[in-house]
Amino acid sequence: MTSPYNHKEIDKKWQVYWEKNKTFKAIDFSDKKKFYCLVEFPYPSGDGLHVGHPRSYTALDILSRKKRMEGYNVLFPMGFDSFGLPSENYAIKTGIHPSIITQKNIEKFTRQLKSLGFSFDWDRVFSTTDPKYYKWTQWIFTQLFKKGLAYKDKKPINWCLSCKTGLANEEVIDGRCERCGNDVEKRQVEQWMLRITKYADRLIDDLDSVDYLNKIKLQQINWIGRSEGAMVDFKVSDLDEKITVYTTRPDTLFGATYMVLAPEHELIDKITSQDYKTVVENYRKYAVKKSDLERTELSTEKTGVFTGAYAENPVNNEKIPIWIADYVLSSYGSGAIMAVPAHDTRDFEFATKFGLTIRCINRPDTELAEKEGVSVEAVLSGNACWQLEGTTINSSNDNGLDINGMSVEDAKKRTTDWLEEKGIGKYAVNYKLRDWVFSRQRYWGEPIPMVHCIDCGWVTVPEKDLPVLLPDVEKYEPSNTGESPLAAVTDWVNTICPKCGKTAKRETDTMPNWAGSSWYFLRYIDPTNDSVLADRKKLEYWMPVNWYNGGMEHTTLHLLYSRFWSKFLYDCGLIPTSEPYLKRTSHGMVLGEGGEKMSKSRGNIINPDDVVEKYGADVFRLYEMFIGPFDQAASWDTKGIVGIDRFLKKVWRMITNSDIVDIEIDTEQLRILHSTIKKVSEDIETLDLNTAISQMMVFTNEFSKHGEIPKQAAESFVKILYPFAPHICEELWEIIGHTNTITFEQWPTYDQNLIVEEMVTIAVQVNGKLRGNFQMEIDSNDNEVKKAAMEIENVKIHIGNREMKKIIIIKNKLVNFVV
RNA sequence: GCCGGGAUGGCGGAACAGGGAGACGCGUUGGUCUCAAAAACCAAUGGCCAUUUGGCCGUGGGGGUUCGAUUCCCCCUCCCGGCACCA
Repeated sequence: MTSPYNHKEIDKKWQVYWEKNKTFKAIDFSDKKKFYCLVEFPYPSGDGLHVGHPRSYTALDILSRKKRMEGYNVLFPMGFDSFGLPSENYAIKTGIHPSIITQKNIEKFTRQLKSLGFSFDWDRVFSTTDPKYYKWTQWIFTQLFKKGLAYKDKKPINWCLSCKTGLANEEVIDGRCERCGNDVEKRQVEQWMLRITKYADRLIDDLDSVDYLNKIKLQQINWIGRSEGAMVDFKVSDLDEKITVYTTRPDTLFGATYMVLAPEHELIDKITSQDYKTVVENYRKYAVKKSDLERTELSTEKTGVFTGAYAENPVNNEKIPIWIADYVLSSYGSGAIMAVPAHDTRDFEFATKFGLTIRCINRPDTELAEKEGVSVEAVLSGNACWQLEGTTINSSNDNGLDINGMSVEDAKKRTTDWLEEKGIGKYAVNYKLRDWVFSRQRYWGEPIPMVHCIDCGWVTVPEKDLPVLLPDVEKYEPSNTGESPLAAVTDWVNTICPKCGKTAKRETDTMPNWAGSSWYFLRYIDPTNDSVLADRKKLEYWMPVNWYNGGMEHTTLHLLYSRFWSKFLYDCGLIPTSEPYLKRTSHGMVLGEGGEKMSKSRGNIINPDDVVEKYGADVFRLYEMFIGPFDQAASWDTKGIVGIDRFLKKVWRMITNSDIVDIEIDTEQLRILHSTIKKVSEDIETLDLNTAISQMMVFTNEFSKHGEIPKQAAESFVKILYPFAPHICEELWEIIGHTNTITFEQWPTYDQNLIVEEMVTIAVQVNGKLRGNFQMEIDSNDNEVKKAAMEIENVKIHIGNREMKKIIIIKNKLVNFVV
């Protein structure tokens, strides 16, 4: 009898062993095949590690450990994404410098991560707040600027009227400031923008070359939102102005009975007639308070006002009224639309409310309309809206355009051609994706390395002067003018122009949190390099990332931004691959007990430290993997952990209390051993880790019964459990009599022939209902199976003397008599 | 609202490619061991009826395709993630 499983001692022992021996060091240029395994690095919040973090880390740690056993040179790094709002807000509250808080939090995270035994190569760790790292974040920005991909533009920010500061979206609750409860409105501010839209097509097309979960690809594609249509110019009546609209339905131009401009549209002041100035102005004040989300909410009633101005429909010169309404967004297309109420539900709703003309120009396809439950008559008379396929009607002019009778597709094409011939419009591709607002009027971010000189304009800080260090400030709040706190540090702001040497001013905006995380995976490859962002040869060895896992909540923005930066750096010849990640998966969130999000206010936070203290790192890891399907949300269940705790104790007893004997294994045990190796091997590759664990439970239930265990089975089992529960397995490996770590032992293989059973149970149905079953040798022929099935008493009863219509036989599985 | 995902026993979940629904774990009940308890082990465990051998119902709700649907199609409800300054 050996001593019971003491997790505290064992965890400590092996964590010290791994650290001392640098067991998980990734070797640059090793002859082994490389495998770059990446998890999203955490934001080191003051709350410490959340139980959600280890879900991702454990899963890819399991993968990493398996890959090492399969002979790969694995790079599995960790770092910290440490710029961001919470540290800054904490600093505002307490006056403690964010770098001090950040340092403390990183130490806590590091201790917690180490206590879970992840096989990270800790020699490569860094934080985005390290000046040696953000030097290169800034440098990348200067390259973007030089290539014309960074520019300044006026963009709205949330502005709290009473705090006189800019606010993040999440600090605006129901249109009010989170801190003081007063009104928030939009305010236009000059900001740095990155031209991500230039890469829109490549960001869609290159998805074909990578292995992402399909839902992730779909999110990316839908976010970019590519559409084809036309830009069309409408002349403003009695003024020398034109309004350009983007439409995906140029075929419906004859049905355009009014226009709508976004309340922010630049032409509004010019075109609004005297009588309408006041209403328009009031409406603009009202709209500025709403978020885009509220504005496009279909369920809320449409609002808007008439400007008093008219435009001319270019296809029939009809005078149509120009309105402004907040359901049109300034950020999409040209910020103005032609409204076709008969064929767009939003326009239909608006026109109905304000009594505007509705003219049907597309007769619905009869069959389709019936299926959709829409009356063709109603559409034709302007009492219903039709957006689908149909035949164009009422659509010709005496200027060479006649699209009557055409399908939607043909009519689009013909109209676009006509517009181009006449020079009043052109074919256009449009994206929902907008350029990236890259400025923050905040303190705790990378300073944007730009200098403004009256003579030279915007000039980049030269490489030799990077990084532009974040200076100390007295107050962390944004200034009352809306500038960042850096604006108050006058001796920092005042500098000389790097180009002409005259006095100049530094940019005081900082970068968003997304900046540092857009290229961190490149830096792990060469984390201390001071002369380039990472050595080209090393990048060639390690890139691309073989497998990247992170939260579902990051699959649009972060993923898109980092793909964009990769493509840019690739175009600059700095990195060898234009797609950074070969494979991307996402894990679901870990919710509190009862399925609610874990939060301080709900008081349902589970601290990983407590679990590790009570049960040990291996139980914690295993439980997180057993909790449910990896890609779906799962709720924590304190009771569920005991099952895993029992399982590991059982494994411990199975190995330490049984006689480990060098004997032949019987067929049934061989079958279980080999199907376990197979299932675990395959499930790790698909991250179905919950089912891998249940199969190992099946194994343990069988092999712990006998008091002795064949050595071959014991060793294989310890090896396949090792990636999941590395501490206990290292210890058991030692107890079995080995002196080396399991880390580089060979991953067990299985023999399919040993898994197949000789006898199979065949189900018998009559008319699809189960009526019995019987045992039969595998691969028996259909006639024998049929005969045996008919012998069953209960089957005979249900067939009775009814006529046999059909017999369906699924090999080794089922017989169905249809009578 | 738009985009993406999800719903299976008392609970977490499993089910390869349309073929026996409920693997594995928790919980519950009964038993073994013990002075007792804990631990461990054994057995039972979707619901209702018949209490044997069996029958009916059952994968969020409603329809459909099929010999056969948790799985495919249409409609609906609810829940979760994202919506561009949270990370």
